[in-house]
Amino acid sequence: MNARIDAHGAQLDQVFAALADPTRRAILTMLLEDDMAVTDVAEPFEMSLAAISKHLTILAAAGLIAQEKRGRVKWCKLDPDALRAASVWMQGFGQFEPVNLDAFERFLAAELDDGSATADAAPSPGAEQIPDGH
Amino acid sequence: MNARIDAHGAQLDQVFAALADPTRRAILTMLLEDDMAVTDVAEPFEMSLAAISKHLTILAAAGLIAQEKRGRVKWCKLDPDALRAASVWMQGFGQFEPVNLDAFERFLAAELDDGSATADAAPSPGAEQIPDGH
DNA sequence: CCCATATTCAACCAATCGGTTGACGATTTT
DNA sequence: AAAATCGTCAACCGATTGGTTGAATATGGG
Repeated sequence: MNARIDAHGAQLDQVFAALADPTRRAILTMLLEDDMAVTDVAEPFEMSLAAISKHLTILAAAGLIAQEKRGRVKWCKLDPDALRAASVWMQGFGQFEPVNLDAFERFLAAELDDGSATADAAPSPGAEQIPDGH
Repeated sequence: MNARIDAHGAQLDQVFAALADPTRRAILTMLLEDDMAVTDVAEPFEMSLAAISKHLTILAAAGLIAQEKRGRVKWCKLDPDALRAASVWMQGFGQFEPVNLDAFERFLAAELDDGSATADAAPSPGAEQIPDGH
């Protein structure tokens, strides 16, 4: 009877828990620019491929990304629906200014607000910045 | 050098991790209606006062609530600034419709979107369907 | 067919989490 | 002064998390 309720809450659990890790937020930021294969997602990080694979599984379980296997490579793409659900929940606590950003400002905001994408999660050698686009 | 950046990322870590627990989300929903003392926050839940006290400490560390001790009672009030920061981060992933709600609709949204709000948090309506432990 | 590439699986580890209980200090109340 | 109330602290517990390694399972290319 409260299965529906539990499911609903559990989904928020997963989304927020997924977002609570700086590596996973950095991955999302990377996917904001482009769909990527698992190996490419892992490349800028200092941890093992298996660890990144686990992170991607968690992001997919939360509904934050979608994964599609084409050939031997598994492509990861952002799936903002779950983020929207969490965002709506938050907005219940006060209308935050809509923060109307165009595409580029959006990217900048993500880069700055989750500084960890550069500092925490990227390889120390300052080699490749995560979102190497700009 | 990356102290600022780390602080920023760490703050998001704390906010999202705090939101990842249904008990803590339920507490926030309760505080949306009224400031409350620790004992009153704990009353609808099936867990110990000490456990609720820990949850409140986590919420306060994340900046999601503020606590003020008056006499022997410690009052807890919602502090939406940290939520706003997290919300802004999320909006970097796509403009979600601003969801312009008035106060009552806001409460309803919180209740529905986090289905657990009905079961977990709705303090008054007699129902004691608090998340039974586990 | 053989080899390299892409990804996951399985077992393990230390650290953290969410909860309990019982004792405790601080403040009201009687 | 004594007793009750408010809230935290400290120690403990099992479960989960985030990471590691090494082997296994596709799939693709020469």
